Amino acid sequence: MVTIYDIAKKANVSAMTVSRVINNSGSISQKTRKKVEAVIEELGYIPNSSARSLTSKKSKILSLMVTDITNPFFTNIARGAEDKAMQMGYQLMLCNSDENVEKESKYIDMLISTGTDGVLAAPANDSSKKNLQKLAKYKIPYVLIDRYIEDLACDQVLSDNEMTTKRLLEHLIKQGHKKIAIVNAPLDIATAKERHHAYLDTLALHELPMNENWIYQSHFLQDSDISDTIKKMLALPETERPTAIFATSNFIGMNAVKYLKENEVKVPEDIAVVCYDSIPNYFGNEPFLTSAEQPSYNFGYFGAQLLIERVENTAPATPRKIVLPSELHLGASSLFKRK
Amino acid sequence: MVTIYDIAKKANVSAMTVSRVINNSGSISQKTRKKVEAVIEELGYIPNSSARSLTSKKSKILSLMVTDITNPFFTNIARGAEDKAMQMGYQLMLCNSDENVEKESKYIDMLISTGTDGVLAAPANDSSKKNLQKLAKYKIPYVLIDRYIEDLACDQVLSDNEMTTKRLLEHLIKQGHKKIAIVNAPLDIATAKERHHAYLDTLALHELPMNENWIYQSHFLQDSDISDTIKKMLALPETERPTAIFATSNFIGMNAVKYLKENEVKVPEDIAVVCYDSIPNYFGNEPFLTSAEQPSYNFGYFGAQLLIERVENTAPATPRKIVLPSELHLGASSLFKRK
DNA sequence: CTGTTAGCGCTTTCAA
DNA sequence: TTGAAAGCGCTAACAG
Repeated sequence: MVTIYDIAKKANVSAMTVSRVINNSGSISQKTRKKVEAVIEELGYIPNSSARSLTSKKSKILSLMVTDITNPFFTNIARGAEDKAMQMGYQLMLCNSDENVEKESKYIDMLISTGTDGVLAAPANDSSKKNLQKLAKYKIPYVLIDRYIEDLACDQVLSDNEMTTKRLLEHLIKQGHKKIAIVNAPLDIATAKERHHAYLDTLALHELPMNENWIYQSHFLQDSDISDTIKKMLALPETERPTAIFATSNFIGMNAVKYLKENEVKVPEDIAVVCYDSIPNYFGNEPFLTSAEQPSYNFGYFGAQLLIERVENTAPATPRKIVLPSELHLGASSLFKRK
Repeated sequence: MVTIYDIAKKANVSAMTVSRVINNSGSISQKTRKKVEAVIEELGYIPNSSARSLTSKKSKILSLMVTDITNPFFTNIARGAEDKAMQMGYQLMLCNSDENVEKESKYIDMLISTGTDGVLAAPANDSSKKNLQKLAKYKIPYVLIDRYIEDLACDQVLSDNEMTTKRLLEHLIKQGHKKIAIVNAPLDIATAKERHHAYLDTLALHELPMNENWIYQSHFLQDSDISDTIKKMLALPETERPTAIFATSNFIGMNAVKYLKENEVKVPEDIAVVCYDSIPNYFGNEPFLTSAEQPSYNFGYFGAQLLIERVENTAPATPRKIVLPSELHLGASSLFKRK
């Protein structure tokens, strides 16, 4: 392994001079710099990050904590974060919490151990607060993406849950729906809570009936098995049965369609479905499921940007908050006018 | 920051004893161990990985090099690799090469700098050889996934390109196709080359005609724009026009279907399409596109397993090779018998 | 079973 | 503009 001492010896300078050249710090004569750079090139020197971190307390490593990278929403976030990180000379560590605060906690310790410079985190739920506070205790900056947590003074990149929910529901209302159900995740997840409240607010705004039998809880993981939910919904008396479902996530929406079909319920004729978030539309044709597409790549890209500014101390002291709008894509799953 | 010296002082032992407790190395009396562990717990000690790496030359970091994490094939690999890594106490660094050897090279240097313990790599193409040899020069083990490279003595987890290609083509042949085109990626990528040869071999085996106008080259990235390819194909005289397309990747297959439809060609009536690799089937219904589903998660999971064995020196000296079979999913895109 | 010493490769601090 | 010394937190090697 080539060290700065090897370079120093060959270039007839001190190790310190080599360090200055590498880091572009202090002042160096043009001649010395050229000489050192030539030797670095010649010997193919690659700096040792561990040694560097040990003294400088900087690792040039950013970390991304998501609940599951296989959710396309998070996949795109990862890509956006990685692009920005690479562009700014950082590497990206990947962590999957599986919506599990304990697993998340274990990761946080590993990240602290590794000396990550900052963390881009979509926390599992409100109990993740202690994990984030642990980061703060170690003076490691973090940026919340997708899910905020109360009373944490940090930068955030969030979805416009209120507006997007409202638009999805008003689309259903325009189609003539009056009995609208919501299938959501646990309310200790910020996005679930906000979408829940926006659901209630929008129904109230339009003076539509509410019914606790129309409020269902599943979760945000891929295998959100909502067959029981659907069964319960179908078991309601005709007059009480919802004519539309608002799914608060892509997987919930897809599973709703899947289980409705399995139960021989026609979508959208019998029950319409809309969902928050989308899946990539690889085929380029009109997708079936009406959804609100989030600019997921930018959650990662902007998030990494904010984080790096925090890490490099070029950010204002006050926390910043970016709210990203979604784009509605109407599909057959909700395009059926009710009289 | 709490160090082993803080622990040592408080527990009235030497730093070395603390180190031994933490690493479960050497022998320690039950009493000392308990005492030290209590203090570690009390002070909330988290080891400093940089310091550890600097002396031990081990970072407990594995790296994953893929061409693009947003390709579902690689997303699942990442999940599999991360699961295994976490399970064995390693963290995972993510790198997207975008099929670009230069970008890959830049990453390799960063990984060497960070002191990664090993790399799970889907190399960009045959020219990636020099990048991998650089890793070898630094004694960093690597495992090739998905794409092998000649004359590199290393563990590999590969797809059964020959068999899978043969099965896809024989399915088309059974449907009565005699003029089968291939849309592939550059042949300096191992998977492309193997699928190319398997294509020729299978046609020969069945004594079917070959035609250089049926061999097209695109690439494996998501935006494989094959509209020109499709136009060229459609411009062939009726008698020479292929009746089926073998797409060598998921994105090529999807884009083929997309552009055929845009050109008002009926799939499968006018031209049938099958593809190697698949996309996740979230809706649970029969997918349209006939595809060969690879066990992508296991590419990552097994790959990480082999890599860790290599890193921890518990692997046999001779390179190991795992070949994973694919599963055919027949869809409407090829289910039309030709007379 | 436990401790001492030295040093990993680099940067910070101070001095020249 | 350059260099010397010290030390980051930990573990390998040796000693007892």
